[in-house]
Amino acid sequence: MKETAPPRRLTAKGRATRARIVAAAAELVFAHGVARTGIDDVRRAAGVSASQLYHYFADKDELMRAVIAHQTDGVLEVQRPLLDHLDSFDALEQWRDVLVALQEERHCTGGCPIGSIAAELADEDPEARADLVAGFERWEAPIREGLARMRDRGDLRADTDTDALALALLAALQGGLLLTQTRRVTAPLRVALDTVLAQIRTHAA
Amino acid sequence: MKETAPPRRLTAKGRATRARIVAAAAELVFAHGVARTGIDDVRRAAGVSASQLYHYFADKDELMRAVIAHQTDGVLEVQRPLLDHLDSFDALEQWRDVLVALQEERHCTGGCPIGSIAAELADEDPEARADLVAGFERWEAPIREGLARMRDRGDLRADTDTDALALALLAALQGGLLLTQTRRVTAPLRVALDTVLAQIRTHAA
DNA sequence: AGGATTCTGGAGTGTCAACTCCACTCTGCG
DNA sequence: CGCAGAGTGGAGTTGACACTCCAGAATCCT
Repeated sequence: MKETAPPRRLTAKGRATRARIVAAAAELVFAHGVARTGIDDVRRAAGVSASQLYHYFADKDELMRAVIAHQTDGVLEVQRPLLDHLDSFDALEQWRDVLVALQEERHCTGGCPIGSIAAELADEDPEARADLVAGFERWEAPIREGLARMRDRGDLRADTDTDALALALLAALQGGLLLTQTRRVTAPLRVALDTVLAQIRTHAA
Repeated sequence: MKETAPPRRLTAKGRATRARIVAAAAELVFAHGVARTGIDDVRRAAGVSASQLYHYFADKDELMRAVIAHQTDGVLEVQRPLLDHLDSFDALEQWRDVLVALQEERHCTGGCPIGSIAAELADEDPEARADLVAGFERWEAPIREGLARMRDRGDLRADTDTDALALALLAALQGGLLLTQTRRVTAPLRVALDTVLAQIRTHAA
């Protein structure tokens, strides 16, 4: 539980190795959770030795924080450019379809790359929690802004609380993913998102 | 990872000890998660010796399944009798208030007693997953039935998909709890629930 | 009562995970 | 070219954790 990483000086090779470690760790954490992912598993998967791992990260907590950042980037990357243009009913539906299709592909295993870490670490590691809050915010922002644009443009009534709807959409997504992961069926995710989308529609001008 | 527990014969004292172990384990798991809860912690908290623990449970997995059942009972108990009469807008709002107040009390720490276990075990232990599915179902059923009664009674239009709304409500609850736990603010839970409640209202006859 | 069974205490055992150490090799740069 | 610092390999240490064992006490049942 080191404070913050001293901004180390890294060569190109060093950056590559570090990235390889984080990517391997992220994948394992997504599949098995933080606690069940051993340093040694990461080590093997990344093809590095133990000393290298501790050369780049003070301890497991610090590595996990790097994983959170990596997964946040990943989530945003996958959903981009969709996420940047969530400003029409069409776009919102397309986004929903992509999310559902993604879970379908992975046979409903693995919940949200950020959400499942949040469930595990939010109450345990204050620094991780801060990073998770930041991660969710980076995710929520484009949704919020898309809805705001719809309102400003006149697609939604002027008195629409777009911030609330954006938050509700993110919550529906998280809850839907959890139930989908548990039940191994995409219906919960689809229904949860559809319900909030329907609610957004009731604010159409 | 034993199959199913052989239905052991227990005396009154045995049942009490077993219950004490499960209760202690449930509390620790709720606070720290499955992986971070050691058998020894449970042992100490329950005031029993190691051999007793393994006298009642084949292994940790089996204990965790008992915890899932215990938490399901607990969740239903806390929300009863509210949960059995979720058949009016008033009751739904009261229920929402209780849920929000509960998170407020615990300062937004600890997500859902079932949901957080689900996030950790759904992909890891098939038997636990089955129990979690059953637990969520026991939770969803009264919600579903309450909404169905509202429709049958004519409070909601006849073409209302009450099953979908019930599922959406549960998803909103789960997602709202996760975001509330992460952000340490009750707003996400409240907003998520309110949004689905508003959507239910649009189906008022 | 008394024999079978359940219940309990506590000292072990083996394994595995996180983390350390040190010696060696590469790389950037003046 | 040379050296300081970055990068690497792998054996080793420490502790925690799940689980076992066995002997003795309490309890049940006929």
